[in-house]
Amino acid sequence: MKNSQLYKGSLNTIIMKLLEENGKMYGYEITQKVKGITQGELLITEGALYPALHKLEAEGILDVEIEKVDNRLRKYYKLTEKGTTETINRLSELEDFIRNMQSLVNPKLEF
Amino acid sequence: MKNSQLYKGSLNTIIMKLLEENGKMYGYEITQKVKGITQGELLITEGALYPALHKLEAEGILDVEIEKVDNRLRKYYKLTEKGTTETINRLSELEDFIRNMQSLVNPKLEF
DNA sequence: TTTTTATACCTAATTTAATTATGTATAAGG
DNA sequence: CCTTATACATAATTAAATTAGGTATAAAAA
Repeated sequence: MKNSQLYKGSLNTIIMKLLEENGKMYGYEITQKVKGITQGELLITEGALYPALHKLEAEGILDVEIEKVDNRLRKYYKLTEKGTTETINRLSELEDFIRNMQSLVNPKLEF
Repeated sequence: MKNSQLYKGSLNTIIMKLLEENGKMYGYEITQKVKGITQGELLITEGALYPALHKLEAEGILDVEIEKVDNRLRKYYKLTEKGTTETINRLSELEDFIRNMQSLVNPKLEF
């Protein structure tokens, strides 16, 4: 993750947002999408991604659907109804977080 | 921390930025300052703050200076020269991080 | 006057997200 | 043929933060 601690804690939010937007995605696709959007700055490691997907599935946030494409396995994930609701909360928290961090580093905006 | 995972990994950056701005601060003062700036949304726990300050001091990022005010102990921390340089890097990383997160959640800005 | 709240520091045990380092397997490209 | 890309996975370790304590003085409230 570009050697920055800051991304810690943001992986679930990223996964959920991408799924909200794209309907369904598989693990490898998520890593490539994130790499593309951030111009190679954020590289999701597999050791972080797959356990995160499994946990979100266990929590009822995601549903999984296995497909075989070109004789290769793909596990497509999509948000459950609960996951969709939860995503809205997460994105709201992200907005608050970004706003708070900007207040902290950009004192011109202090109240 | 307002029950949001997102702040994980941002504590050092927050401490360093506040010290860059205010010259010197003591632990309790940092918690109150953050609380004020974020309107109570971000509450730094002591169990996170004090170990973080000690670690930054051990790494040569911070210098400490003990004062006694009203018969109560205060440990004032300030950035070392190395710490000041490091703070510039951290703030740059924070900007990148925020930009990347906004790209991820705000697809209108995708390249 | 006693109790609570605020100020001010601290640490130890536990949790948990992520890194690092593996492993398996197929398809495509040089 | 060998490397890179695609596609999944886990196990050991690291490290930041939470939770839950602890000490002590000063001020405010009951």
